[in-house]
Amino acid sequence: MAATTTVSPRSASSVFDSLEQEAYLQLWRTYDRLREIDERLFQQYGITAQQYNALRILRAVRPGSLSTSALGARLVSRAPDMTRLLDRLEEQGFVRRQRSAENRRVIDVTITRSGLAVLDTLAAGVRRCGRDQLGHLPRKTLQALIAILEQARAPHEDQSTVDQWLGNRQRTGEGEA
Amino acid sequence: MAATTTVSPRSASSVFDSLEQEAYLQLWRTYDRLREIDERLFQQYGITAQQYNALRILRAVRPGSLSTSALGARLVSRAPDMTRLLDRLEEQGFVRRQRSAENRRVIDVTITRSGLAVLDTLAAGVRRCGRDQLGHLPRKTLQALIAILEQARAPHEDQSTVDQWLGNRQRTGEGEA
DNA sequence: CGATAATACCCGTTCGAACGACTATTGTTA
DNA sequence: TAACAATAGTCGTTCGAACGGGTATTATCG
Repeated sequence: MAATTTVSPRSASSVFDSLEQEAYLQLWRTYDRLREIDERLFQQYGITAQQYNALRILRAVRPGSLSTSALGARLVSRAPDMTRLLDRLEEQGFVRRQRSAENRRVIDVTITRSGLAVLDTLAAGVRRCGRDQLGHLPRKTLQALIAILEQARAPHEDQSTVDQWLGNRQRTGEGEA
Repeated sequence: MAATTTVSPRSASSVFDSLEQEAYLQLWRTYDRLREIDERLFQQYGITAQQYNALRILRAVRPGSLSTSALGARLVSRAPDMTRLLDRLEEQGFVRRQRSAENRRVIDVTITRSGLAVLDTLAAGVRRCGRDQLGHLPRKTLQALIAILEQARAPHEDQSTVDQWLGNRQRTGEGEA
């Protein structure tokens, strides 16, 4: 069967309604394929990619903490269920939650020693995942991809948080002024 | 607050472990943002994006049918639960299932008149979604994005099905020879 | 100061994703 | 042809995503 089907250099516009739709479906497909790879890694340690990212963000603000909602706003993808995501991380002992002193509505979340340890354990695997996923692309191509993706989602980012999720750069103080 | 934070042209490598990881996270983030848009549309009609795609694929082979697994293989993203995905579509009357005559293990899935109707109803919305999602990018950029994405996932596609999911081009016969 | 609104989080619930065990049917082989 | 393997799909179950309503706390405004 492999030989009979003429490959046809994709006569474009036959399958997709529009170029926009094709790009979106390609994006979806590609994400799905790459996701499979790192989920396999995280699964071995009982966490999800989203949870891993939460830990990564908490490590970046260490030894400070983030409120539940501030953490949620920095996650890669939407998470309408921060409470239970944190429940699971807390059960595993990777984070600690405690009610804020100044504003008792707020819950401050901190990464624990054990959370840092699991990040360390995962570090090598994560690097290897990156290579498995996209290591075959030259740097120029990766940079081009990143640039286009930023363009693509720019209009869909809430301007107030546009740089938030990339913005877990060390803020040494983090006093909420 | 918008004025105080110096935008900083992204000093690279500060936040991400590697360029590969950055590209992947950008991909994830972008997918998540775009997905939000068309899910809002599909939700109004009680279906998911995955279900919509199944219907689209079934329309393409109409009036023929596909086996459950053949349909699953053509979907945009993995679906380890074809049975129940089809359960839901069947409940809504969008597809019909019937056991194949030649091979009684196989279930043939066909789109119904009602399934075609819902695709027609959605057509305008889907086009609008495409524009909302990526209409702000010039064609050249979209094409570049598509090309890079194909490159990106090429090593992760099962070669036997690499063109499958794009391959719902009319196969007039579809006799299983 | 008291009423009202806004904020931050929690939780009940429903649905889909994912995994794996299971059944029925067909193919293979001695 | 009988035993065994491979295939196609179903189903139980667990977990996460998503939505919406509920509660506690703080802010606002007369």
